[in-house]
Amino acid sequence: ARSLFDQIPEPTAFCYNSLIRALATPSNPTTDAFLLYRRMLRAGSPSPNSFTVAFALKACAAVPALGKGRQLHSQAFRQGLEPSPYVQTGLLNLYARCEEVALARSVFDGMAEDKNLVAWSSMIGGYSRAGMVNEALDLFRDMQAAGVSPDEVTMVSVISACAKAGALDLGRWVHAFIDRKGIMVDLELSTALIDMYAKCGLIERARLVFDAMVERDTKAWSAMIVGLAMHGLAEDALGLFSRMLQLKIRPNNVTFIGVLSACAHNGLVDDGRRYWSTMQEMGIKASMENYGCMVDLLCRSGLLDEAYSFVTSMPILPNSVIWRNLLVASKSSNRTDIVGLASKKLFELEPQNPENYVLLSNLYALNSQWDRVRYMRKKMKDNNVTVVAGCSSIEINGYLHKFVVSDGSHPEIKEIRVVLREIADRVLRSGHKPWTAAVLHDVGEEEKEIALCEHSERLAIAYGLLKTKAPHVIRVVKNLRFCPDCHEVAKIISKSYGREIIVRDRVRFHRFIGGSCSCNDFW
DNA sequence: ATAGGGTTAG
Repeated sequence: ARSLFDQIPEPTAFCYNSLIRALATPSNPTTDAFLLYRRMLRAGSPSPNSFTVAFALKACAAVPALGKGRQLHSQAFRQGLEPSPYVQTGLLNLYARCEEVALARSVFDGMAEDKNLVAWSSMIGGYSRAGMVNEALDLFRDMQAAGVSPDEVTMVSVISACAKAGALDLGRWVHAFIDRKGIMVDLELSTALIDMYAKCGLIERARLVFDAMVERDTKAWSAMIVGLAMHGLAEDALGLFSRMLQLKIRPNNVTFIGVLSACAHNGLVDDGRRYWSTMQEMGIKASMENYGCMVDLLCRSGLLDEAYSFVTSMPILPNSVIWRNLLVASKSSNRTDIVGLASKKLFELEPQNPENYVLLSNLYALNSQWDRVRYMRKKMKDNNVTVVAGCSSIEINGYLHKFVVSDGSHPEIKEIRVVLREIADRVLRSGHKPWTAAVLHDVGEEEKEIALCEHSERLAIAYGLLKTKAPHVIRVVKNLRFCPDCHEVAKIISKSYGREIIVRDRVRFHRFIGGSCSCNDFW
């Protein structure tokens, strides 16, 4: 198409549009379409029309390229093309894909009263992608109130929002809604359902959805394998992977994230190494995440030296996640040499990322090295870095309650603090390290604050204790990695209150019953 | 003659 286009002496706007449209597919995430659009702005070329802008916006959304999209926005405005509903949905979708929720919303609100299904779906998708689950679900309700019926594309975003939030009750309700309304459960929606059930802890239901599928692509297999890996079901994950290979479905790097993390979570170092070579043999280019899995695999198995040399021999520059992983692991193995190297790299790589400061400061706090903790605090202040807290959430009665560190904004914070105090007492009585209970006990104000860092899940668990009774399972979702200290506290709470607690972090589930934990992480 | 929304990730 491109070469034919180049042969046309004076391409019309239609010629341009056709090529831009062909370039603006999700499978071709480049800005070629945008460059072609720019050519139209030069003298002697036909002027872009609303079709051109709509196609170019789609290309920008596929990349995604926010800056270029914004240029399109202002040019479209100048040329009076903005009122076109297709340009508007293009803009809305671009911002939604870039997680610029406020911008997307302003476009959405500026649209005509009778917004169509695509606009609603796009906006819901934006909220869902940004992790704003309550907003996504509220908009879903608004949409129905406005008399617009959702289709399977809308439902993918709604289900995906539930998956991100770990909102099991909502997810089940939405699935029932899909069945009730007779919405077609196609390949993508099935994949979203598998992901939702897996991330909400119902791996059996995920499997039922997977088994019921008539057609499964790489993403569907990957979602199932990643889900099994999250649940620590390495045997099932690896079994499914070999079935996938038998059926000649080509895995991608995401599939290998599942395979490698299954090995990592179950101490299968040799298998992990074998799958790593398999990946190379299949000609699949390892992504940063794949390298991360290998580092995690080696670290969890205590092979710190091998992990370190693996990191230093990577053909791409290791990112901060990899160094953080190494740092945490070498701290628990008391490898101060690697701790030093890794933290140096981290502060070089990301001097402005509060996570690094909090992480190191927490590691020091774990050993009650308060001087060092204070030093990290000072360094942070000197570098003008402000904490971005970890966030945890719990679903109660179909509403998602979110908590961040020292979060006093919850309407029931007084009652929650009473439960927290009680937890702190029980933790202390169990003989656990005092800093975990520093919330309320005899440490200075500063230490209190520090000790609470990254412990939003304690607020969420406390709220669960407050609002539910056994045998209701307390399910909490944490957006960061669950730390060793939190494991201990969760065990103590579970034993002392006789409650089942499940914490889902970025990569896996931790299930606590009667003071024991189902997962065998190295800590 | 050409239009817009979707899933998996250390």
